[in-house]
Amino acid sequence: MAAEMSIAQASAAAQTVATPALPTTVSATASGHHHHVSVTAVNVDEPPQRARSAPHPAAATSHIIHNGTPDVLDSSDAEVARIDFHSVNMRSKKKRDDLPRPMSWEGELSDGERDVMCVDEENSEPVPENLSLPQTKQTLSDPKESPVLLIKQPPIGNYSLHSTPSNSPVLSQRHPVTGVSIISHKDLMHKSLNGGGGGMPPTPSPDSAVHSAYSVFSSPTHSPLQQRHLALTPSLSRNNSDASRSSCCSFGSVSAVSVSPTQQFSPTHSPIQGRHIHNIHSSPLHHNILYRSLQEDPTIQYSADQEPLDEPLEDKTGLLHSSLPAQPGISRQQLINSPCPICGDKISGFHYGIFSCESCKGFFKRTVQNRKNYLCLRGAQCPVTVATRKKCPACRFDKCLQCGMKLEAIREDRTRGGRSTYQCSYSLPPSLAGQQQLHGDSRLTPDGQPVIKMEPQDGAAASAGGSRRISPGSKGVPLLLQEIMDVEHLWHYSESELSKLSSEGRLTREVQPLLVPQTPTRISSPICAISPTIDCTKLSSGARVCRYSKISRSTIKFAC
DNA sequence: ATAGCCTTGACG
DNA sequence: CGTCAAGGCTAT
Ligand SMILES: [Zn+2]
Ligand SMILES: [Zn+2]
Repeated sequence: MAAEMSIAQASAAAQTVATPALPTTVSATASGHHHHVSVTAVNVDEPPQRARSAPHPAAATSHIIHNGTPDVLDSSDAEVARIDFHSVNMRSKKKRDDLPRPMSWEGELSDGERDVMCVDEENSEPVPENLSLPQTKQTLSDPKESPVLLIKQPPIGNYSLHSTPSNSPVLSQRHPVTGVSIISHKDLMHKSLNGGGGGMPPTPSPDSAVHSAYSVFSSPTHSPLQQRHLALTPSLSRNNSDASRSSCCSFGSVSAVSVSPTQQFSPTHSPIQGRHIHNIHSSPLHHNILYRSLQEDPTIQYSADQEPLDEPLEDKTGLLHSSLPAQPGISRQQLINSPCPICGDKISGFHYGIFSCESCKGFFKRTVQNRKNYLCLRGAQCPVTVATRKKCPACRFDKCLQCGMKLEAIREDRTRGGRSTYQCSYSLPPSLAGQQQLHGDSRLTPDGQPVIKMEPQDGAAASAGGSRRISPGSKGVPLLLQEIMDVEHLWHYSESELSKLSSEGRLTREVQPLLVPQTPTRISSPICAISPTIDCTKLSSGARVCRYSKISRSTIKFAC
């Protein structure tokens, strides 16, 4: 099986991953164009004092898996306002250099009940010919458990693993020429193979597969990029509305995210900002602000007065949603008392941009830090509840993003404490927008101030969890992103399969160019459809792909 | 891998 | 010193 994923499988995978044809949902984001947005207060000229942590590279994702989740809980749909934080952080890890600490937690895998397949991505050619779905995987006829495909990349921030101690992990990982990260971590590899995804899961029919992005072993042929591969999955979801409903946050049409990609961060240049430096320019938008506003600032629209109520919010479906702290009339306390928008568990606080439970916080962190890339092989509509959240990490992660967790909130350097600096803004759902009467945009900063113009979303934002629910083809979807989306699923095909598709005219015009072997060239500008905060590569075709996107031969992989 | 609990550390 | 969010640790 391994050798060739059956077409059926491939197809199935493709569906989960990206179904171009499907109309639905999913979608997209990023764009090629970036608009700068002006942001409210954040400046990055200098990092304000604390070095704000740089967002994790993996943050660039363009993950688009979508889950649908029907029944069960989630529901939050609707009208939730979204908080958007943009990262502006460039925290360089400074202090950590001295202490290389082993990542203990990377530990092995566990096995678990979920069957997962592990694919070693790097092997060279990335997923060359046969996709790499691991052998075990088999048909999905009746996937009962969670079908997940995990692609794992080297974790970030693993100082101990690298050669260059002093450099930031990120930098050290880059390929000298391409700028692509190249380090292979044996450890990780093993893990991913063995445990990590359970490479071969003890259980035979894994509905899920794990992809390891690492490459350790193998492949000599090509430089392994390590990226996080986020799968773009268009979901088969039913209809948009449905889809949106299932996800906690439905901001579908709204352009929620914002972004300000600022150029400031050049990937190349490492900003070493001490955390101790105080720079006032940048005003750190910290969550505190948000809180403040919610809790203390009476002027804010969120009614602080209601706090005393402590009543959880419930939406129509009977579920509560807490992804947005800012609904009118909603107090922070109420939000906290609401169920985790992702799984329904108890909210433990504000994590990575939203109020979520401890487990989802940890899950999101692990996923991003360890660069795991999960792919749902079952339609990306798995329900995510307290009871089922372990079943399909792909759908869970997708939900995290949908609900507003920000990849940028994950610190690349893993520095602890302090305050995060990613920019954040509120984005109220359309339905609430009117009420809030804020800007046409309906976006607010954490302080409740209207966000200053953000244009169409930028990839980063979008992919970062923002609004990824634009339908493919919709106007708001940036071309590049769209291209990526269109192509992403192709990495599941072998070259021969691709050529067949191509000959059959099944590939869109946009996609084809990307299938041509190209040598990515690194561009210094961090402007990327996926994330403005990271390095990008410019394809000979002119398309830009973040360094987490990988194009190899005729396959394209996203490894964000 | 998960998730609960602990430690950090900027802010106030 | 308290708060809070981000990372670390570790028993399952
Ligand atoms: Zn949760
Ligand atoms: Zn799933």
